[in-house]
Amino acid sequence: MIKPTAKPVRSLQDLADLAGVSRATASRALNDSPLISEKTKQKLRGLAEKHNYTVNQQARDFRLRRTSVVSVVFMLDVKSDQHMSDPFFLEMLGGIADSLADHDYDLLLAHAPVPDVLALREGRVLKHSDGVIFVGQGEQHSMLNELAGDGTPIVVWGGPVQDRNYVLVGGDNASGGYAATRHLLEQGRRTIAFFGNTRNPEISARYSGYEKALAEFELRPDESLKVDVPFDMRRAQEVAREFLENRGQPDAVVCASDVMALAAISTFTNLGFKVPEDIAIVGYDDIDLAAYSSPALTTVRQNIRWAGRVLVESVLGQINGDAVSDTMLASELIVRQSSGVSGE
Amino acid sequence: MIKPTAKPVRSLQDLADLAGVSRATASRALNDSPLISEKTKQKLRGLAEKHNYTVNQQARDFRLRRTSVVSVVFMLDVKSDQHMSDPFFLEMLGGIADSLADHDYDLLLAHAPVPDVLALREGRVLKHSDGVIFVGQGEQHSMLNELAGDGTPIVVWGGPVQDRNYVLVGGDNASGGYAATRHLLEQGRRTIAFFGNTRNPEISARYSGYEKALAEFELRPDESLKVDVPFDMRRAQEVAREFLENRGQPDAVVCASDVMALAAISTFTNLGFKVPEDIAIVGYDDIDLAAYSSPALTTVRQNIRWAGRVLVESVLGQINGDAVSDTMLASELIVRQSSGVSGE
DNA sequence: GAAGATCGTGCAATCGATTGCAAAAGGATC
DNA sequence: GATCCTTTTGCAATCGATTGCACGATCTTC
Repeated sequence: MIKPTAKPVRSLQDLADLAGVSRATASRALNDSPLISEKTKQKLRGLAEKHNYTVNQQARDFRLRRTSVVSVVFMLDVKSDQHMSDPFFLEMLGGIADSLADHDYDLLLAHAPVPDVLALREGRVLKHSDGVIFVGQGEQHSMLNELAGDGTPIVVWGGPVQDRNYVLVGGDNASGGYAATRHLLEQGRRTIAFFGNTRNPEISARYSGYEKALAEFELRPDESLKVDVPFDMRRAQEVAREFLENRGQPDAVVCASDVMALAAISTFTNLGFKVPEDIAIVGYDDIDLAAYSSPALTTVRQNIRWAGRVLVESVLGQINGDAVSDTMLASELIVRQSSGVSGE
Repeated sequence: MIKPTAKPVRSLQDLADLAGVSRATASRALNDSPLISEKTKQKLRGLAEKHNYTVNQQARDFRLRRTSVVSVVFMLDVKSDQHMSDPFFLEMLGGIADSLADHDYDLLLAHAPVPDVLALREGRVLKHSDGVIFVGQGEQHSMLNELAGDGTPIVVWGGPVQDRNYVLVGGDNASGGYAATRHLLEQGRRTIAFFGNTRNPEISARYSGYEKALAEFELRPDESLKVDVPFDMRRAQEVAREFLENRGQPDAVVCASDVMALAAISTFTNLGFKVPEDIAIVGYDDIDLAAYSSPALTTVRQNIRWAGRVLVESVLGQINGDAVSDTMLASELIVRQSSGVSGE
């Protein structure tokens, strides 16, 4: 038996012709429609397999008026116009990417236009995707609120804010800030600075935890110890240096991120202080580099990869029309070194 | 004059109706076709603007049989199944993302299936995109070769290999490895280890630079000083420790990445060695964290963001049918500390 | 004023799928 | 064998754009 010249099977029509059925039947068979007999399904599946045919997802999505794409937008620090460089982002991204892949969604990556996320309305990010995940709120909470009103499902990784009408997923920042501060207090530290921009809701929540811990030791927060340190390492160092040179010396610092903490450590060390003996530092995020730096950094861990999954479940839930609620993930203090005043 | 109830303008047809022309004319006008009179174009553009209409990119791409998407695939370390965690990736990704956005392409993110990139053939990555950028070759060079034969334009960030039929963009790894090693030699170091997996083409090229520098000082590479250290920080530390404990002590190490270098530094420090006094270390990549770590890391810089742009130009060039050639980007030694034997 | 050239526009097919509705095929019952 | 029910399949419209080809309008030119 001579094998007929194999005509490539490109479309459903080709496959249907081969099977001797109509396009409609072929479509239904491959989608496992109950309208189609088991026999026909078997046959079509077999042929599809044999000729290495898979539906054209693009045509399918077009017809179904969807994209099978979820955008991920990273919020950048307003002032720095810094390109995302915190390893925290990468880990989050990895979690999101894997999770989306599990659900057969594609990931479209973007970073937020620095001054105004509303500009996204005009762009690919919103138009080419079924939903959007924002990582961080930056200082643009109200604009996120507006975007949420547009109809595209969005979910935001961030901290608590008032009058919010988007779905929020975030770590338990208050507990994290509390645990970090409490840890330092228990080591005997009393002049504890806080590094981070509290206009950022996540950081603000951490700061409230910081205040709570201080209160338990009957200390009241000192405004001069609250320092608006940016996420960007270079500028974090500058601010840290300026702080130490001009505004007195704390015996400990709670930092809003590990990168910030590492910046602080190197600055302080360069200025001749010993870390942690003179100044103890606690970070936030537990990035790999922090774990293995020396001195190893005590920090607050959030399960970032899991967070990625939760974010994905949340957008996809919204896309499917489910009711979706906020999620708060636990955070956990990771103690990596003694921060005791006396040498341990 | 009463404004008529605004019927939303969703499709070209709607717009055409509004203008009193046909769909075809509307399409041509918006695409600035020479077939259409200036007057008509003006009118349609005006209406489009006024009614906030933009073409449905999805339908357009579908019709034009393209996707306006470029996939970016990160190669993972075979053994570690490590999720990308090197900040180097993030920077590269940022460069690629911005550059793609400039060209109105979307970025689909994926990581390579660990054992076998050929599996991508079946998946979204190849089917949903007009081209693919691979970051790193891992140990899968030959499979990349196969993929390149499939017709989808691909470009790879990596190092030189023989019998290559894909477009390659990469740093000048040989020079980088040479400069790093030479620097150590000039500081008086003589027992210089090399950390990195030389089955990776980039690292292999760096190693050849290392050999060249040694040769100039009439040293010959000692196999026992060539250590297969993974990119993953945790495991890098284990390997570094094992090396130092069992295989003698070098007075310097050339590392294949900054993360590896930082891992080495912390390991060595923990083991009681002084860096750089006892063991000097040079990294590769110049990630932010390396610049600001203490001791600040001497390293080899590649202009990653620019690399991102070059990669993008390269795929897009191929997509447009241009002839595209390989590119090698300069690398530059960044000296951040004295690595002199004497305390300098 | 008619023939011919030029310019602008519209008709309709096409990309590859999904799906409501109608029609055909197959079975059961009397 | 006719009738009625299921079960299975096919027809044709649809999603929103692009584009080859043909047609109608306008302008020259004799």
